[in-house]
Amino acid sequence: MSIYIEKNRRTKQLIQKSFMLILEKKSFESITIGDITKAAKINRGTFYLHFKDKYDLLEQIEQQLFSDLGTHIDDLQSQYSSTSTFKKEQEDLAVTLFQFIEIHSPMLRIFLSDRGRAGFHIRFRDAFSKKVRLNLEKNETFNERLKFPIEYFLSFITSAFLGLIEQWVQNGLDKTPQEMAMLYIDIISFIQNKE
Amino acid sequence: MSIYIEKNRRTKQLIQKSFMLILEKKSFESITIGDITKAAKINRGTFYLHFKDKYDLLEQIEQQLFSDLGTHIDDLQSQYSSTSTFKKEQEDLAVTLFQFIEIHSPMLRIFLSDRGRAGFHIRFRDAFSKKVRLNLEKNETFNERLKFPIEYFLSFITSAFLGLIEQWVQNGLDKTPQEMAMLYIDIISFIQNKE
DNA sequence: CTCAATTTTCAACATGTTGTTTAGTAACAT
DNA sequence: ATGTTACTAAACAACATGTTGAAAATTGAG
Repeated sequence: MSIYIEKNRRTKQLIQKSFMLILEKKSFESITIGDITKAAKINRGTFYLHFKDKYDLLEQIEQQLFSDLGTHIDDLQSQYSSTSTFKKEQEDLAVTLFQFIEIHSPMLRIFLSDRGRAGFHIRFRDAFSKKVRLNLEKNETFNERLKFPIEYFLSFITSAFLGLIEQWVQNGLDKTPQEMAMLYIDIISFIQNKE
Repeated sequence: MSIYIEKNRRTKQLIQKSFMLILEKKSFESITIGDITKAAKINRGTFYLHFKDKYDLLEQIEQQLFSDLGTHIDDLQSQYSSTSTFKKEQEDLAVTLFQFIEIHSPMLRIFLSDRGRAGFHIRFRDAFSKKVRLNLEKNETFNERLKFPIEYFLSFITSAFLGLIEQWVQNGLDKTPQEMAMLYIDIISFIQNKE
């Protein structure tokens, strides 16, 4: 019985492992069940014993990841004392998050870089980022003051914008463009002014 | 001859229009060429006279959108004088961007909300956002000081993080988690301290 | 160890989608 | 009229999907 579960899990993990390997070379959408089972050297039908479909497989892998992230943040928050400052907590959170990313980078590298399709947000960022870069690089003093690579600055700014955009659209455009721009400025100074 | 080109364009636009309509109800991946041509009341073969495949169709629509965004930003930048301040330019850019979003919101609502799949970044943000929210809401003074809806703050912060994460991973983890956390703080104060 | 029950694997099937191709039609230009 | 262009209709092979019934492997009970 124990070996059954072992075998069961082993096959399931084999499928997940093979899937992740293929995902390094092909986009998610272009991967077929056949690709996965061929790589795992099992019958295609066996796949359906473990997963509903390709999307279920991805979902299960992602959920393990998210659950792991939740644990990391919970651990951090349990250490907070009443004397912790906002800024310190922000920094700790940042460290925790980036540490988590580092640990899971093999998997995240694949998920975050899948340009197969669906990567609309990536292409949107690229298009927007290119424009902002041109604007910034004309500014002489800008590059001198910069303590960090410009691509990080661009990723930060364009993603933050995209986040606000997504929320705005999701809220059914509950604000005017001017209000949104003000919101953007306010959030920046809010973050900065917290001591 | 002129009417021929009319016919051609009309069919192509009809396909694009039908596609966008279907996209409001079904996810991109689940839409078949047959769905589109059936809705457009044209032969399936005709689709292939205008587009290579489903992805080509999406790409062409997106490219029109991005090209339009580029024009908007170009227009703005041509108005900059040597006396413009960084902060003013930032604000103008924000206004221009959000105005653009407003104009194209019907299309963007669909693109940005397609959870069909590929929406990994969305699910990642949700998972991370949930944790940050819990942490923030424990802070009494936080909610009082807030001039804007918390969901916007969360979208901003989590997206900005995600942007840095994507860049970091893309750069092959060229920094330590601590450096990344510092980078995050530095960018915030850099933006804020620009006058 | 043996064997029946259970679990896992597999080959084959029906179904549906894709992209291509062929032949034919209709509208227009020269 | 003749040729060109844009589309239609139907058929095609190639391939992917999810299911099923039979076979094989693994297990615990006797």
